[in-house]
Amino acid sequence: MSQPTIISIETMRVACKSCSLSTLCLPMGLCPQDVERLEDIVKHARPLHRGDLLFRSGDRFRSLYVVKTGSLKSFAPSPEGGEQVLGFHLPGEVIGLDAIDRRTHSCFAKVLETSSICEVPFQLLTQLTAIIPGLQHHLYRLLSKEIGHDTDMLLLLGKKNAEERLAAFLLDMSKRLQRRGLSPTDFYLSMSRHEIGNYLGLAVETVSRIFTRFQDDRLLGVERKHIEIFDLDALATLADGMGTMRQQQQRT
Amino acid sequence: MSQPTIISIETMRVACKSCSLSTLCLPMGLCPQDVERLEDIVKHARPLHRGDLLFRSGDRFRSLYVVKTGSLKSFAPSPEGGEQVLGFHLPGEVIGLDAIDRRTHSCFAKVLETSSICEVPFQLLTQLTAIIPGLQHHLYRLLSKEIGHDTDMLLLLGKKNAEERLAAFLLDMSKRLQRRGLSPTDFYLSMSRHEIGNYLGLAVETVSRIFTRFQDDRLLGVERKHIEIFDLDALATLADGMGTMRQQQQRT
DNA sequence: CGGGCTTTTGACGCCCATCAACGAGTGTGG
DNA sequence: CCACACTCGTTGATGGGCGTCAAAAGCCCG
Repeated sequence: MSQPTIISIETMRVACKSCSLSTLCLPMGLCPQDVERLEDIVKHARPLHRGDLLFRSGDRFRSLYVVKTGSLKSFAPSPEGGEQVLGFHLPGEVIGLDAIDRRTHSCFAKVLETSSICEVPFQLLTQLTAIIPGLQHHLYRLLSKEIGHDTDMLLLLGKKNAEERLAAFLLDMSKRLQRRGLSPTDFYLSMSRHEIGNYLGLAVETVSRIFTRFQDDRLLGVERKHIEIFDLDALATLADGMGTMRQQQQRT
Repeated sequence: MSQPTIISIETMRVACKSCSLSTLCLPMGLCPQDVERLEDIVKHARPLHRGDLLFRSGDRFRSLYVVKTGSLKSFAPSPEGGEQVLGFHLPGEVIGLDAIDRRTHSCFAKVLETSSICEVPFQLLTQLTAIIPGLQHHLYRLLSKEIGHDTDMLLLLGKKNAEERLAAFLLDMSKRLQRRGLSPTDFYLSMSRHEIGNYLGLAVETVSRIFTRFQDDRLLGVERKHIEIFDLDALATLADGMGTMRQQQQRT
């Protein structure tokens, strides 16, 4: 079996030691050796700063990006000139999967705070699937997982009210931060109320009001971007729409 | 290169002649020979009838499904007991991509009208990628395309009002039917108003009201499930949210 | 220190969900 | 073949949730 030539620069591998690829791939059954080979093809970008664009809608698709540190948001332009925030991306998460099909990015990725991001040339990655068993399937799962997340958002936007949306958002952030080894109940949000509202299909004012309502109900403490969750369970109950239920029948 | 054993039953291939796989794969750069090999692994199910479930949430994931004729809807259960319609699936389209990650279906697929559906065992499909060049990339694109579609829906649910949603829905159906060689302006919807509303995040009554509004505005003719579009352009303008605009500034 | 941005809070109004009622279409069994 | 029940689609009335407008205070950055 002929092995495709892979860009393999030792210095790059070393620089990449702390790269999130291992965080990303190890749990999925790849051995450390394979992760090393993955790291060989990763390009390292200089750190990006708040407001920088990782890519724009219309850019040719070449690479996937893995967040190493920091955070960013992706958003799509809407016909009227507005934008829809599609997601927030934390360390260990992959950006750009939606662009594979059209070979062109159809959304923007903007840096929310100083971040470092690994660039993974997609063509090289797919070539690697020939020599790393399981990588191909891992990529399928990565794409499929993204679909699953979008599905959750469709349910949120289609069926949940403002309170449930914000509760679900905070819970989601909590879980993702916990997976990164951070506190699930005490964290800083890198995005503005405006961006949260846009993401959740709500007005800024609504987001703000519900934050204070949650605070009044002793569910959490809020001070600007600093969030402290007092009652994860209650928040989960709210997020599932069982906030004011006794024995309620379904709503379609 | 050792070729994995493939279920290869000639009779199956013959029975599959009209299978939508070719519709699906040929445009993507696979040669007819390859499509034949694909068809070799396709299991044929008996025709399914209105109300039948192709799979349920919680079912183990084994296969993707390609709609051959007819149509179905997929929907996710919501915590409160309701459901969210995630999509409608027409001939040539693939179902089940969201289940690859968790190896378990997390949504239901219900048949809307008598339909025939090709079952494609996923493991065999991925094995075929070793011997059919381009198939692997085609699968990536398939998954990526699904993400792109979900993204469009997020924008719709997050930013558009009822009129814009229904206009966008009708346009989408129109385009997909046209791609299948059917009239883009004269067709039958296989789903109920209730299902349309659920899909679009609207109440049944709202859907109904907007149908009559469109009819009053001479945009289309509606008679139960039969739709005749008179003005595709106006509908597109509406769907893009430029319905009542002169020189309007963006809305975030 | 000044200007701009973010966040919060209040007042108001509209879009759309909800409730209710009715007609039409569909299927089923006697 | 018809009666009956049920679902589906439409229309009207009503109300509430949340968007919009407005303003003020806090925070950040040059």
